[in-house]
Amino acid sequence: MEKILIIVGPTGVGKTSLSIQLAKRYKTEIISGDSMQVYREMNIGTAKVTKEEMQGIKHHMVDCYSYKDEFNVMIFQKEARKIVHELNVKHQLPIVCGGTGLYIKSLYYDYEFKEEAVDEKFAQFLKSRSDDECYRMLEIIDPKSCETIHPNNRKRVERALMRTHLGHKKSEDEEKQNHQPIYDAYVIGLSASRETVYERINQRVDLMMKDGLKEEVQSLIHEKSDWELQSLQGIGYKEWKDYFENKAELNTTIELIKKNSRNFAKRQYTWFNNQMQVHWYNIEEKDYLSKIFHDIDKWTEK
RNA sequence: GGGGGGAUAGCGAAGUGGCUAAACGCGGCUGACUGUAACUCAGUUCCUUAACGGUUCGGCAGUUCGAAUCUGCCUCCCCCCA
Repeated sequence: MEKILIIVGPTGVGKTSLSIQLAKRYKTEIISGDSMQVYREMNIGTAKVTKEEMQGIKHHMVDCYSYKDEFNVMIFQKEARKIVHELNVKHQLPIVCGGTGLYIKSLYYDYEFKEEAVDEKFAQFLKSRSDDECYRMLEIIDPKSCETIHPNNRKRVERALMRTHLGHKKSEDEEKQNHQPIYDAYVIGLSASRETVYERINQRVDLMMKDGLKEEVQSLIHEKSDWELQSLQGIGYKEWKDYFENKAELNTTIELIKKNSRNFAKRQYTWFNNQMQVHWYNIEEKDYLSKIFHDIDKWTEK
């Protein structure tokens, strides 16, 4: 099995800085596992690594798409796996670093996505139906998938319906998979007390404001419909809509960004704690770095 | 000094005799997650329990079979007039 080193954790605990230290130490490259840093035009709000921070370390899956482009897990999985393979061929340890749980799991586990064409007509049809109607359809078409999808979760219900419509039923696809990692991976989770994480998040948002977050968001919006872009649904961006439409105060907007970031950090913990096997290291402990180095060395030797 | 209004769970706010441990919102906590995932969705939130139970609606004393809801006094806050 090919090796990969994975770094996960909630926003703002210092994944980026650790990844660069490790990349230097192991003379290798970094693959970002982040759904927002792929967008070229979005820097401040995504807390993207700067050129200086990179210290010459090559970063993949960063700045590779325009914020107007479509991007999704399947694209991520395909491109990231290709890079993982290339690095392994060169005997370099790929370092995947990021906070997008699904992306990282889909890379690491045997998730299989199928090429599919969009069916606008069917999508429109689904939109015209009520939540109830959609769920009842799913109960008939793919009852098994209902076990993991709540009736109120309209987006997931629609997607499951679309999958059967396109000929690959969600439940059947997943039954064919082993739900096992396909790499020999060591997963590092960076953690800190809730209090510390929240404090760091709050400070980071203040810093983003100083760095010109408001101006960055403004530069992305050219017409009203731009607010609908997937990239603009990121935290630090979507919250500005009301502000620019004179429906919210600046301070309220900033507080909302902080709150959404905190809530997101919690969701990340939930994902990494329950979806993946993670070795956690608390950044509040003095020797956490040497512990990490030690554990990785032990793992690479075997 | 005179007149009026108000005090409800972490916060905001309903409730004005029994169906109320108390609607709803916010915040918090926990969780789900296979193509929008920084998305979307769910549960929980006085204390305690496996269940039961216990203590509440500013404080004290009453009325009543029964009070967050009625009465009296007290404390604090807000508004208006002087």
